[in-house]
Amino acid sequence: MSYQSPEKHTHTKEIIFRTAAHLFAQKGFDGVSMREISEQSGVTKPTIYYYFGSKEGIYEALIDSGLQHVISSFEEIAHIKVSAKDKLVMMTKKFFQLTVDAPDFSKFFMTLAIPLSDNTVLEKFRKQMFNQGNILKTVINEGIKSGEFGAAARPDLAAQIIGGVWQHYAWQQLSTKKKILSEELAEEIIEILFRGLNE
Amino acid sequence: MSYQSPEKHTHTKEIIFRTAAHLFAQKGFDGVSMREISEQSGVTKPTIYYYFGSKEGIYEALIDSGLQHVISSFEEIAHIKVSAKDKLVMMTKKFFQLTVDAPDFSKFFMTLAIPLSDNTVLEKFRKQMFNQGNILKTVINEGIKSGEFGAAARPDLAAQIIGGVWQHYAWQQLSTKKKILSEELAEEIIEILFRGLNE
DNA sequence: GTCTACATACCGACCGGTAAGTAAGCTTTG
DNA sequence: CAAAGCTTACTTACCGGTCGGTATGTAGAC
Repeated sequence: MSYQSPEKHTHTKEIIFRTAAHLFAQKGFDGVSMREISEQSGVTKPTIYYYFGSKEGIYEALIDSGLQHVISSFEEIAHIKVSAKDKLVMMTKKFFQLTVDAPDFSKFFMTLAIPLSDNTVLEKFRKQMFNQGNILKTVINEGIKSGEFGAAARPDLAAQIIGGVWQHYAWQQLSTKKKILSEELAEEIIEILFRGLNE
Repeated sequence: MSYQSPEKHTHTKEIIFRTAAHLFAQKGFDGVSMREISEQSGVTKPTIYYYFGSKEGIYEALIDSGLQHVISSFEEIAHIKVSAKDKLVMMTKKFFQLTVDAPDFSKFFMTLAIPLSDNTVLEKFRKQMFNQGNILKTVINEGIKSGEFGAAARPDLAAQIIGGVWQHYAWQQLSTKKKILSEELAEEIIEILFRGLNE
């Protein structure tokens, strides 16, 4: 996991943070105990409570930190002055890169995406995922306006399909040790979808 | 949940089965306790152990039963004598229909797909998911052989993309109360992917 | 009298969380 | 400038509650 948490943590807090990310990614929220985090991080349990307040507290901290990282990455790309198609390729590459570089965080975020019902913590996350979809939609709309995509292209459908393919490939990557995500694959995928979506 | 478990269960066993499916779908394996299944099904805890042996036992029974149902549905379609493209459309419709009709089971299967590491129970499931991908690949290969798809079409990539889009839409559907999956959507999606994949 | 289909009552282990204390540094005050 | 008090960053030891699982019993069918 090469992901750097954006806020400045003390050393101890950072260790707790990373250990928790790793464990939650492997076993999900309910599959991990505070004892486990404590033992694996070498930090006593009350110390974890001192920094994060509760089990949900760590969870939320991980969500916030990860979201901040991912969203800023995509918005950066959205503002570069290249064609809409190139933006889609760059975003796909970025997404693949994040998945490969920080598999723990990616896996963790995958577990969040599953709509387990009673988890109120996750509303924030869902909203942001929705926003990510909107970034895609904005890029596609841009391409329609500029004539790069045909006027009949359907931004909603396109954003859904692209997001779906991203997620699916991340999934695949996280299930295997072989490296399947690559820059070439990102280009191929967008090429195919571009052809299909661009009526 | 309108899904019928294929084996003949006693009344009591069937109730446990359905209650467990519902709860696991909502909260995942670790989020559900045997007490909860017991109380919500009105069956005492030792009775559950009598029928299913362990918590993992129920889980496995649900996986087996669901897989059997899904796979036979797709294989049925694969053997119908229509064009490859029509098969893809039919499979997509079938997938959407399963998602809408049996959301509990769909959600349950979604939670399985996340590669949480230490769950040995899931190897069987993964293998079968892989087979589902192979059914898609077979259909696409068929289409290439018959000239329906261009010779340059790439069955692996295509199967991945289609499977990914399925999963993504199921996901979307399970997160909302609005009905977003429809036969028209299935046709549109395959139309787009067909154009894109068919060089 | 044996087998099926359950129920009552209990087990030790582990859960999330906390009360109470402390050692080290920093800040205020006589 | 030093003693007193406050704050930060923890630790030891424990809590009531819940976990997955089971030993034992029994009522009815065959």
